[in-house]
Amino acid sequence: MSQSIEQPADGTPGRTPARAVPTSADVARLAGVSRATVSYVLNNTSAVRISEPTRERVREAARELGYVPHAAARTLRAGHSRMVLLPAAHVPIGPLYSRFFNDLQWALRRLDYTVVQYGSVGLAPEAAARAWAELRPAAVVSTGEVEVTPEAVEILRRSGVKAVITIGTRDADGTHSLVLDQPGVGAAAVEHLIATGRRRIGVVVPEEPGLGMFSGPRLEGARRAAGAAGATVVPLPLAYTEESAEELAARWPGLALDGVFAYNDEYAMLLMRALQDAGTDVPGETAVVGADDLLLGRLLRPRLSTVRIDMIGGHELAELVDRAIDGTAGGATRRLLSGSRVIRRESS
Amino acid sequence: MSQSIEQPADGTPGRTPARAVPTSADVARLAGVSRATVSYVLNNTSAVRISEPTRERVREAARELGYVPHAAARTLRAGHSRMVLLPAAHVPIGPLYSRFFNDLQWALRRLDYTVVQYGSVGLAPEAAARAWAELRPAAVVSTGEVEVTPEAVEILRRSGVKAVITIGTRDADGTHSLVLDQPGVGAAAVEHLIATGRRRIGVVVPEEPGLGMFSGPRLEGARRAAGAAGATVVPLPLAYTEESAEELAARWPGLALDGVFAYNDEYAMLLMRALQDAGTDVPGETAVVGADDLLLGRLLRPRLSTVRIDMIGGHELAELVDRAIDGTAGGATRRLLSGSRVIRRESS
DNA sequence: ACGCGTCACTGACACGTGTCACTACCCCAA
DNA sequence: TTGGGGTAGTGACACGTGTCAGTGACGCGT
Repeated sequence: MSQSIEQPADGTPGRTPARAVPTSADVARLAGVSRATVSYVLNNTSAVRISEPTRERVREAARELGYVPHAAARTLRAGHSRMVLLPAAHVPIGPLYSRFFNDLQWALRRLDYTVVQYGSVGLAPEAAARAWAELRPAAVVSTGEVEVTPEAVEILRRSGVKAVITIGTRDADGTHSLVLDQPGVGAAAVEHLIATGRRRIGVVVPEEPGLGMFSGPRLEGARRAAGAAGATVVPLPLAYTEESAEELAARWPGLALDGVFAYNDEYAMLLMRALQDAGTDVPGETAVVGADDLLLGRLLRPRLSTVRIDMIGGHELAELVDRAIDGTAGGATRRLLSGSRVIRRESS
Repeated sequence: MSQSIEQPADGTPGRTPARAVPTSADVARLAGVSRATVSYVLNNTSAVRISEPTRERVREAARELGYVPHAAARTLRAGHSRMVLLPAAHVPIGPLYSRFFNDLQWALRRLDYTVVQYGSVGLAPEAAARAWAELRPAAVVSTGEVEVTPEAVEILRRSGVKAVITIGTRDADGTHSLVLDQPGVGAAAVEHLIATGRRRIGVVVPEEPGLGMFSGPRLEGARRAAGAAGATVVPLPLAYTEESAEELAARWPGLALDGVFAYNDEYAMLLMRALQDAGTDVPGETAVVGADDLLLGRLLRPRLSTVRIDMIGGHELAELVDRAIDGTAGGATRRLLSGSRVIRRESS
């Protein structure tokens, strides 16, 4: 039973079985050099001098065997990896995030890091942190899907993670925090509505789970902006379905709202269409403002006004990650990303 | 110089420095047992009997030290990982893929696999395969972003990857291929248009790079369906911008088309709006059909007809991955996923 | 003949884990 | 006392890599 070695029924005993994965030792044997030499050659180590003919022999042997280094062994030996862990979001992600992610990935690859998007759906913060820590990444960049508690940060730190970066609605202790100014988004929208003469303003709050992290602060910002101007804000729960939108539109006259900020261009489009079908004039009776500046928002009539949000660029973030890893970025950092501005089209 | 050990200037010499990452040896020391025992306890190995008090001591020690196992060391020792590699797409992806990805991830986690999304933007197939192989994953599930050549498969195989699964427009040699019937999508749309009396049919082909993999076969399917019925197909290049759509709409009358299949609901919406603005009646003069059945497609007037595509479920795929890894799924497999059906709304 | 320096390379260790073979101990029957 | 068998655990090896210290060969000046 114990000899269940995978041995292809190969009749030629002279040939190497070679079904095992080739290692640097195999390369060394084939090239007739030591394993150390192989390592030096394949890593282009500059401190050691190896003659050019030998280098070529080693490279040729590696090519012939189809040698691929073993990342785990490398990580083990080095004591750390060059992996940047990106806990994956499970919310449907828009083109904004998609572009951001690609830029980040590209820029980090340029800095010789490997980006790994790692799913940790529905785990507690500490459990998730432990799962991340097992991979001994050099850095963790959390985009706010899983909350990063101080305990989670401690777990990561103890496991050798050099940098923890969070992108979210508020800063997390002990990390480099990029705080998206979500209240600013709500405030910008409401201030715009007030500037165009609206006084009773609805704010759509998505019922979908996972969006609460964004919608809450946006509502709060809207409230503050309205309060400062003596206007009123009414929260409006809405699910991303036609039925929900119709239901809301049906009781619209009773709400007596002259403006609405809809969290998102998608929710805005959904609501605006439902309002029009129910006989409400946009923007005559009610002005509508979305967010994210989607192309599709310009296809409806009236064209949708929107709040454009300034996200940090992937390249910029990649540099922050790099500096945070080699320690030149200081301990914990907080940086506010604010730059929301309203793009007025026809719906407001 | 060589004693640059990271030593916090801690005045109390009795305490352990403990700045190093704790290993199972540390846990063993603290619990007063051997390292082997620690391994047995923490992995709940059933073949070895360890007394309950000892188990508890070990667990307590691990908790106190905040011990987290080192995945790389584990992988190295085991010779393989339980990692499923998912080369990341760089095209903006819709809610369909997003949902699929979450399901897959969830189901694989349930089977004790770790899903890792790994970016390999703009690499040659073999270079990408080598990069994947370094991680020694148990399986690679390619969603068609990077072409999987036979050479790439060979590289992966030699590095110990147990299963290679491709999801794309055509099957790749030596892999388990899930072939999405893209021609079927185009055919379904065109057959529907012909059934409603259209004869000269445009097919929108996105100019965005990275979509060619899908748009080509869809166009081909449209051609075949039209040819079978004696109708005509005209390819229409279109970029995802308002300008491009306006430009196309302006020369619409000259094209004399009475129907159009627009690759996608998004392109369909863009085009339909441009057509209406240019004075073309939809569906009176020209019928429009999209694909993917987006909610937003129902917001335009007329409501957008669309082709709904049956994607494989995440759970189902997870099971295939599992069987492919332990070899019970056979060698190479080809499976056609066909199930496109038209949902007729008002635009056709 | 000797010392010194450079060149080109190698031997050996460490990283953290899982697991197999083995042992020390105790109990009970012969 | 011996032998056998079960319990509770341990010692040691292997996995694949990077790197430090060391080693033999050779050239050169005295």
